[in-house]
Amino acid sequence: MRNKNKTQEPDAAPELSDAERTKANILEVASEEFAIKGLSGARVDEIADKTRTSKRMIYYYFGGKEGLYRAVLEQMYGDMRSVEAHLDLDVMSPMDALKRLVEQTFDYDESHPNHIRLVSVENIHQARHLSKLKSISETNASAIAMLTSILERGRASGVFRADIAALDLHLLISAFCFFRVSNRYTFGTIFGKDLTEPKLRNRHKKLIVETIERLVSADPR
Amino acid sequence: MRNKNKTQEPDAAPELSDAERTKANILEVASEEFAIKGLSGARVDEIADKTRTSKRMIYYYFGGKEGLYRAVLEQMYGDMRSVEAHLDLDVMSPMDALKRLVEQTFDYDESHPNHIRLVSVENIHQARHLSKLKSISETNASAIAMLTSILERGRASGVFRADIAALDLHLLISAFCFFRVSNRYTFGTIFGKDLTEPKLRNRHKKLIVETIERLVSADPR
Amino acid sequence: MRNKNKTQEPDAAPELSDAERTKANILEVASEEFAIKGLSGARVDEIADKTRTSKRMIYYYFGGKEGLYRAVLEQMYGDMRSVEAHLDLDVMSPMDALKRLVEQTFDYDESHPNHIRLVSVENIHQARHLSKLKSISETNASAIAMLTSILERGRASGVFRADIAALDLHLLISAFCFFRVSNRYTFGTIFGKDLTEPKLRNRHKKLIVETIERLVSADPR
Amino acid sequence: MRNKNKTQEPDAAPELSDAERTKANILEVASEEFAIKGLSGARVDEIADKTRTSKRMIYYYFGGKEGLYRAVLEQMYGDMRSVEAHLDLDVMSPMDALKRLVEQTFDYDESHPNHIRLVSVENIHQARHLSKLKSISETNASAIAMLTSILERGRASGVFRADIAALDLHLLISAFCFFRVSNRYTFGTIFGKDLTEPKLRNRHKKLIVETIERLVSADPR
DNA sequence: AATGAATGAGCTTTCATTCAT
DNA sequence: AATGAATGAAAGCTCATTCAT
Repeated sequence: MRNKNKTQEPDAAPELSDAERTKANILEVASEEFAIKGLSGARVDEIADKTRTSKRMIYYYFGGKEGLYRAVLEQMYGDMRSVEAHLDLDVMSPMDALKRLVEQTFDYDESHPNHIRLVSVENIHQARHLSKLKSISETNASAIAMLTSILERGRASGVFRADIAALDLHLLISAFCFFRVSNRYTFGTIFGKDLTEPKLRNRHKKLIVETIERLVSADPR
Repeated sequence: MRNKNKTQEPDAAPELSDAERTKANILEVASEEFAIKGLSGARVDEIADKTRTSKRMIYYYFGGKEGLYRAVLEQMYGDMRSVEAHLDLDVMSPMDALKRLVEQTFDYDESHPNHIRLVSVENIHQARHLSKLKSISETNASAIAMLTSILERGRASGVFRADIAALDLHLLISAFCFFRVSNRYTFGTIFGKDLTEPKLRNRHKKLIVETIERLVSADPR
Repeated sequence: MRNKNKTQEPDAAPELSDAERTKANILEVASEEFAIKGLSGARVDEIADKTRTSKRMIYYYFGGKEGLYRAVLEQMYGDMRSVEAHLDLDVMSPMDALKRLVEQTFDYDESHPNHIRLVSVENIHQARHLSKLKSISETNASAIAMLTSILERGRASGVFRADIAALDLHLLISAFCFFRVSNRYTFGTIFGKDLTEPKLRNRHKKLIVETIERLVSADPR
Repeated sequence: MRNKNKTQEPDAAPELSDAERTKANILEVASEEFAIKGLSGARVDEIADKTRTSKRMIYYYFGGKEGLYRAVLEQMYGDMRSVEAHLDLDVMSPMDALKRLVEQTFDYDESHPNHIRLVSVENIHQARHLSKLKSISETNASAIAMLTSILERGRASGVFRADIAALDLHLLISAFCFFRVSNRYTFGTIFGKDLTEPKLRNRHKKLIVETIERLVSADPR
C-alpha cells in the first residue's frame, strides 16, 4: 500500500502514499485548529478549508469531528512518548540525569504549545476522549519508569533522599512546565508579564531545575 | 417555585432584590455550565433550563452568551480577590506566613475546581474575554504584593535567600496547585491515579510546602 | 393556552392557538409527503417549504424527521379510531351491521389513500416507529370488539356460523379494502386496469360485501 | 473469499461465468436490502459491503442504484411467472383446481416475504420503475388466463356461478395472501398477534380457500 | 419582569457517483 | 474485471438570538 515510489529520488524518510499524506495533512491542520479553538469551537468546514483536500475526506478517514479529534490526541501522545524514548539518561549521574529530564520537559512544553493546549482542551472534556484510546495505557509507564530508575540510583549513591515518590516529582515538574504554557494568557493579562519572553524563560528553566535539585537532595543542611 | 418575596420579612442575610436574586441564580448556573462544557460547548438553552427563570432574562441582564460568560469570569476573579484579602499574614514569621500562603492557595484551588476550569477555558480562548474586563487590573497587585512583603521580611531577617523573585515564586506555587486540579482527568487516565483522593491530596499539600521552603531557605547547607 | 378568541365570530369548531395551527399545518404537509415519498424518501426541506412556517419549527415542535413521522402516524391512527367510534351498529340486525361495517371499511380506505400508504411505509420499516407510540395499544380493541359483538349477536340469532373468529374476519375485510388502494399502482401496471375507476370500485364494494356475507352465513345450503 | 473458479471442474448446475456469478451475487444482496430498507432507505455502500465484489461493479453492471433496483424488480417478477407456469391445473376438477391455485398463491407469498415487500416498496413509488420494464407486460396474462380457464370449466359444469370475473377473484385471493405478509408488522403491533405463527397460518390458509369456495359456488341455497 | 413561539445562519454529516490506476 | 481514494451536492440538525404579547 505504501511505496508507489514513482520519482526515483533516494529518500531517507519513509515514503508516504497519497492517502497517508492526505491523512497527515488533515491531522496537522486539525491539530492546530483544535488547539486554538477547542473541540466544540473548531469548525469542520474551517479545518477542511485549510487542508489541501475536502471536507468529505475528513469523514472518509476519520468518521467525523470526534474521530478526527481522537486521532489528533492519539498522534500527539505518540509524539510525546517517542521523544521521551530518545533520552540517554542511564549514562549520566543521577543528579545530572534528573536535571536533564527537567530541562527536557521544560523545552518540550515550550516548543509544543499546541500539545499543551490540546491537553487542556481534553481536561475540559474530562478526558472523555482520551480514555477511549487504547494506545494510551502504554504511555504511562515510560515517564514514571525513567524517574523511578533515576531516583533509585540516586538513593543508592546517597545523593537523593529516600522519601520522594517518582509520581510526585513528575507531577511537580510537569505542573510548572505545563502551567507556564497553558496559562500564559491569563497570567500575561493579570500580571502584565509575557511568559514567552526568552529571558524570563531561561530564568524559569533554571528555577525549576534548582527547585527540583533542592527538593530531592539528601541532607540539605 | 418563583419567590416573589415582596413582604418585608426580617432576614439575616443581606437583602437581595428580585432582580439581583435572578441575576445571581443565572450566574451560578452559568458558572457551572461554562466550567464543565467550556464557552463554545455550553448551551444558552441548557443554562436557561437549569435556571429559575427563562432564556429571555439572560439576554435582558447579560446581553447574550458572551456577556454572561464575561460576568461569570468577573464574579470568579472577584471571589478570588476577596479570599486573598482575608489572610492575616503580617503577624506571622516570614517562613510561617509563606507556608500559610502556600497552604491557602492549595486549599482554595482544591475547593474551587470550577474556578480552575474556568481559567483553563479562558486560556483556551487566549484570555480574550478576561482582557476586556476593567476590574481585572486591580487583581494583580494583591497576590504578588503579599508575597513581596513576606519575601522582604524574610530576607531582612536572613532566613530567605535574596535571589528569588515574588513573581517566580507565585508561578511555582500556582502551577502545582492549579495543575493538580486542572489536569486531574488526563492525569487520572494516563497514570491510573485519582488526584482527588484525600491521602494523596495531603501528601501533595505537604510536598509543595516543603518544596517552597527548601527553595527559599538561605544557606541550605 | 387556547381561545385567544380575538375576533368575536361565534365558532362551533374548537379554537386553535397559533402554535396549534402551526403544528397542524406541519402535520398535514408531512402526512402527504411521507405518504408519497416514504420516510427515507421525504425531505425535511421540502416539507418545510410546503408549510407556512420554516424548517426550524419542525425541529422545535417534533424534534426531528423521525419525531415528525411518529406524530403523523399517531394522528393518523387517532383519526381511524375516531371514525370507527361513530358507527351505530348496535341498532341494526347482525347481518346489516356486518355489511355496514364492511362498506364503511371499504369507503374509508378509498377516501384515505394516504393513510393506506403510510401504513405500507410503516410496514416497510417493520412497524419500528408504530411500536414506540403509547397511544397505539388502545386502538386495537375497538375494531375487533365491534366485530365480536356483531358476530355474537348473529350466532345467537342463528344467522351466523359459530366457527368464524372476529380477528380472521377483520383480516379478510381489511386485506381486500387495503390492497385495492395500496397495490393499485403495480396492479394497474401489470393488468392495465385502473382500480380507482368508479364502476370497478362499486363492483368491488359489492364483491367484498357478498364475499363476507356468504362466508359467515349459517347453513348456506 | 473471492472465487476465481477458472478451472473447468464438472458442475451439475448450469455453468455460470464469473461475470454472471458476480451479477447474481449483487442481485441477491440488493434484493434483500431493497426489501428491508426500501429504495431510498437502502445504501449503495452497504449493498456493496455485503457483496463478494466492490461498489464499482454495481455501477459497471447496473449503471447505478436505480438500475440495480430495476434489475431486482425484473428478476423477482420473472421468478413469480416461472412458478405460476409450473402448475398442472388442467387435469383437476374446476373446484379442486381453484382451491389448488389459492393454496399455491398463499404458499408462495408466505415463503417469499421479500418479494411481497418489494412490491410494497414499488407501490410506494407508484410503480414508476416497474412501468419502465419491458418484460412486465408479458406477466399479466398468465395469472388471469389460468383463472379464466378454471372459471369457464366450472361454469360449464354448473358448479360455479356465472357472474364472477377472473380479475376480481384474482384480486380477492391476492389481497388476502399479500396482506398477511405485507402488513404483518403493523398488524402484529396493533393486535398483538404474530401472523407468522404456523397454527394461525394454517387456519388462514383454510379460511381463504373456504372463502373463495363459498363465493364462487353456484346456488349456495 | 417575564414567556412561548419563531427564526436565519451555519453546523455536522451522508450519499450516490466517479476518478486514477 | 476490479479497487481504494476522492468528490459535490444536499441532507438533517443546532444554535444564539429576537419577536409578540
